[in-house]
Amino acid sequence: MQDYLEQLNEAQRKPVLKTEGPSMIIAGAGSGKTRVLTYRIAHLMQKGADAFNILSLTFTNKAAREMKERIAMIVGEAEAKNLWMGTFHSVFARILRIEGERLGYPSNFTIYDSEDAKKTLTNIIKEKSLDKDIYKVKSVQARISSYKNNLITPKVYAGRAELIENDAAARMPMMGEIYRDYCERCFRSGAMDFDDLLLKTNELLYRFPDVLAKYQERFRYIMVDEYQDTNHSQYLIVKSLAAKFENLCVVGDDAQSIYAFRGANIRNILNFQKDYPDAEIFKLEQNYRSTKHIVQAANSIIKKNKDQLEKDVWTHNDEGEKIIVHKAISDTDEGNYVAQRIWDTRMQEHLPFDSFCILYRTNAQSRSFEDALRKKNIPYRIFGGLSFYQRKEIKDLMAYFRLAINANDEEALRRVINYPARGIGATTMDKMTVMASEKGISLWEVASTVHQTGITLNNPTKQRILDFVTQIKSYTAMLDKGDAFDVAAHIAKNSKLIHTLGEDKTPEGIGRYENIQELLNGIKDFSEQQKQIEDGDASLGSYLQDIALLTDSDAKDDGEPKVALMTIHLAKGLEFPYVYIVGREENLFPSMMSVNSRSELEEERRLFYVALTRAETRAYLTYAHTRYRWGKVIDCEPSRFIKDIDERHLDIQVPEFSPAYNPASDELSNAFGGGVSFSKPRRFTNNGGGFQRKQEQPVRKPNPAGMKKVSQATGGNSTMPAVAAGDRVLHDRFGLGNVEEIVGEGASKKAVVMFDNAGKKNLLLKFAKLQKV
DNA sequence: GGGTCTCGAATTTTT
DNA sequence: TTCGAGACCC
Repeated sequence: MQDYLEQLNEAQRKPVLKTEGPSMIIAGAGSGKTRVLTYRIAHLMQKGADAFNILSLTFTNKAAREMKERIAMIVGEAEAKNLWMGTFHSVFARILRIEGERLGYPSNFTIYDSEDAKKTLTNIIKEKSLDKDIYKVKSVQARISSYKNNLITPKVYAGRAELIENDAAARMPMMGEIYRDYCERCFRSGAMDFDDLLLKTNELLYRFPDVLAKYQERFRYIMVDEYQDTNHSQYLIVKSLAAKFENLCVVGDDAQSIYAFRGANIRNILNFQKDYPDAEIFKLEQNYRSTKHIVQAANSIIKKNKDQLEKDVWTHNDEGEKIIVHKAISDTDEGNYVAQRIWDTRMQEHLPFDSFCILYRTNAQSRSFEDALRKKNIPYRIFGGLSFYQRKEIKDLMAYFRLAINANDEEALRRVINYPARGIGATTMDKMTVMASEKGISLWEVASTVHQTGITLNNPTKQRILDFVTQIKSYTAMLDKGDAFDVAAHIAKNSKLIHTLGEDKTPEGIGRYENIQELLNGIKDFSEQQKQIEDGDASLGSYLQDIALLTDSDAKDDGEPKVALMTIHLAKGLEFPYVYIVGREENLFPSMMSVNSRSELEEERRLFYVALTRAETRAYLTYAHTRYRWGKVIDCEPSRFIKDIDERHLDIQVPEFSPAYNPASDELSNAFGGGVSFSKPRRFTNNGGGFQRKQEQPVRKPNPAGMKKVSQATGGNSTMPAVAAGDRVLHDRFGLGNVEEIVGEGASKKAVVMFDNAGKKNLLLKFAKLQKV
């Protein structure tokens, strides 16, 4: 029991033993951060701290769950279960259910996911007859989110000229009004969106000193994981809760901050010492996860960033193999390469499939890998994307549940008031919406009083609305009489939803039907489980609260090892022996949206750092020469980040068939030459050259890359020669030619050259060794 | 009021 | 390519 301290190294042990006062742990990737956190909590409890007094905030539900399990192994389940451990959102949702009445919210408030929020905003924008091309829902939503995360309420907004000007400059002068309406609408619906869970917590703690005092007293020890990803709102909550005892321990790694785009503020971690001058800073720098090549390569990437805390991550692990950099012909080819490598490695090393992970920047990239893995019968699992609970049929049924619990929930009502169809259409809804706004009441209140409100609807319509109201009320009445499963099963049947879905015999329809069954099975499990727990709550309301903040890896896993596919963001905190980081191309990684500012570029670089440090044994970087995007083939350049890695750690593979491959020349610049090997595409299609097997050539797409539209032929160094249209130039492979024109800007500046013997070529100036003659 | 069809637009990351 | 919104027809 006591020997847990023995399992820590010196650097890890110190922060575990320092239980009082503020401390910050800067934990490099793979340095055993989770171990420190769990042992620290266990240690606190062994020293006599009550589990009720310990608050531990994590970034994902999964992290919380795992940590709790590990603590339970040390201190026992009974003790561990009393810990306050979870994500910011889940912990404060729990508190808001208890205290929210003070702010005018019912304890059964709905949590709007971002789809609900988006729909609400779409409605508002439509009702205001605003141009939806200017008021894009996504960006309106992002703006509102950023206001909320910075504690700018509609009222504050109205008094801040610079914000108003800023929105006006973005051609959205109505932002303030939309924001205000949106908040009112959510409030009337008894709903909070994700950001509200934090904002309202702040409001609660600020406006009610007794509430603040109560929770300050309760949370004597506070720990925050992934502190670098906290936003301002979260920062303030932590600060106020910790203000009394200051037993605050934050853990993070500024190098792994990858959520600035949604409001995370690196300064929270960079300024910790300013906030808590007495704070002790600990650094965990020994990496236990990866080989020397991987650790050092990762260090060489992150070194290029300016904003960072000083640290030196090192490892005792083996040197390992160099990181393989592979250039593929196309995205299809990239998929085949990775699938083939996984297959071969698995055979040679006798590894299970879950030793492998494919990491990409955007979800859309998963496709070519799915195709390739499927062709080889390699089992895989995609993480992220549309979660089970976001599927339409699931949300539809859940909307009935939501209404039964909180009938004011507007989005739920809109979703199902006419599904299955019961003759309440758009016109009726428009009239009801207007009425709701005029009277400042919820849609539900309008619906349940259609006879009194003088709304201009004909009687059959009114009756249909009232029938619906009665139906929902009957569900509400059931809530206390049965467990979650009883009620859910009744609703599914009574609402005719199951019946409607059951009629659809298409494969998709059957899938939807099965999903509903699966949801019901899940609810059944939940009910049973809750009944076994002492003071468990098996009601439907309890179920909804339980899953409202679930997203990720919850769903069924049959336990069979599978290759994991996910975005780099999702991979944070995970590790795999073999990691394939794919799509390393300009405009994809770094993302096109990020190349314009240094801070965004640095975030992309940190993202790359995160990706690479997931790897334990081996890492692969791949990029494609051409790729399908926007429905057509585009040419790609390798990512600038590859060049950031210290060359010593790289094994750059140039396809064997390359006619221009010259081992004596500079490998790196050759590999980045953007097309040496492709300048004579016929060679590739004619003989295949042992690069990939014939049958693995792209099939899906009409114009497999490398066939026709190859254009850039280059080689050589990366200094940009100063040439202009009309110049006579010499190229080391194509000989003499005339520059016809210069196109593009910056790194993608190209010269169109008519060579005397080789014909017309587009050359990237960055790489082409063009000499003026 | 409801369903189907066509057309056009959009592709960064998510608790 | 895929998705969503709007138009059109019943």
